Amino acid sequence: MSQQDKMIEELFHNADELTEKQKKIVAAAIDSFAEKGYAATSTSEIAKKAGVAEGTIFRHYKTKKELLMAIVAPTMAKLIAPFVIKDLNKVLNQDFERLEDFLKAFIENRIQFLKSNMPLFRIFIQEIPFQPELREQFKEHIAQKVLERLRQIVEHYQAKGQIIEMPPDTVIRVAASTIFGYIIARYLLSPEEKWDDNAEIERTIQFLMNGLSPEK
Amino acid sequence: MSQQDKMIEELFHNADELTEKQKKIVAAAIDSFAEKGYAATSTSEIAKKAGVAEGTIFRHYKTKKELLMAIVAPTMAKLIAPFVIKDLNKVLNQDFERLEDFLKAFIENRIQFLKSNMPLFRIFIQEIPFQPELREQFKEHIAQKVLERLRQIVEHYQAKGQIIEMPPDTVIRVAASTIFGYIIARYLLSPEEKWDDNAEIERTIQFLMNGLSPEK
DNA sequence: TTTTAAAATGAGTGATTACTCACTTTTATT
DNA sequence: AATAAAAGTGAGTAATCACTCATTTTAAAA
Repeated sequence: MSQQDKMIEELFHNADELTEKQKKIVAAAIDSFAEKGYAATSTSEIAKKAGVAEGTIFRHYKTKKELLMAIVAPTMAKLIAPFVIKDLNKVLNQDFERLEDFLKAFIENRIQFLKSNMPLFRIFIQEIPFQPELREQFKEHIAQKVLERLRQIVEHYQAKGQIIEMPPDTVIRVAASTIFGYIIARYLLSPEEKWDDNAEIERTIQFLMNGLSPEK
Repeated sequence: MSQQDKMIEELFHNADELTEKQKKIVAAAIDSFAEKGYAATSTSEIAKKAGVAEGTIFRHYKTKKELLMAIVAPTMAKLIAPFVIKDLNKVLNQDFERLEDFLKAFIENRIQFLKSNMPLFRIFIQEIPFQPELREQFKEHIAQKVLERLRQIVEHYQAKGQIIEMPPDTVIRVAASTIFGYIIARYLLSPEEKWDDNAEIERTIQFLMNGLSPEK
């Protein structure tokens, strides 16, 4: 079983309940959706790649869209998982006195996750403009829970004088842009280029720290 | 008339050679492609929306993909137009002594352009992962000409001590992330939200300046 | 007014689409 | 071993797809 297959299995926590053929269908769908897009991928193509009959797909997923949702929804949940832990502020107080330490730990953790789930991340950002249901789920979870958490974190470090006085939403926006900008450039735009990842992450954090630290 | 304006007018010029029906086809296609995506839009739908027969589309565009390219290619050219002007460094020396002034003028100019062409920008970023021909064109023009220009600009301001010593490509990446991050958040993710655009652009530039300025 | 070429049409093409269903095979329960 | 339920199958379906082409309409030159 490949690393990717393991990852996929881990991601779908109810993977035990999936049959062998179902796992193959999911893997094939992820592959094709990421490569050609959801709309341009046919169910016959997925069936062929998975080595199953086309009818088998519709035994487990009523529609093609239901298959998409079954794939993307758990990924979204995992992506935002670190924000949903209960006592985030306690963790912050104990382990991350300095903003830089928090940023470093956080960025490296999330990059590691996305690196292992790049096809799923790709599908997610590609399909979110076209799937109202997906957008609904995203807004409900991200906008309400994650943004709220992030605001707390920003205000936490602002109170400690480590982040410039600026509306928390703006701080979140520029920080998120910088981080996702790195991930997208590194793994989607120019994955074939030579990257000194450690140095590049270091510089990205340096830029973020400079940009966010109060002026002297 | 500036060199830039000339460039833009030149790109608009062939619009006169389009038939009335052809213009309606292009408008309908932009509308549908932006809303549902290229693959999920049928030619019959475009014809219906444009009020023409389906055959009329194929009289002017051999294939559906050719219609897409005819729409997106000029947009790409217009987007990068400011970078292609010949004596950019002269302009810089004369008008933009300070990086902040350059950033402000540049960002506001490009935001204005994208604001007026949001559906086209949307189609562009949505389809570039799936259209090798589009990606080819993009890389050929952006990677070679625009990146080269941007490196010159970065090095120009680094030599003047206004940008931190850092690989130019990294500077370009974090700056582009910040700027596109604002545009995407403002016009694609949350266009319905209340935005104090002037203040938000001001803060974005402030963050950029802080992040890029040499440490003291 | 006549001529001519480009523009526009829409019924028709074979291929492909998402999905169904009667049926067979596998697995679990007794 | 018998039975039932679940999993898997693949030929078949109507609808839709991108695209063609013989024909008609439009418009400008001669």
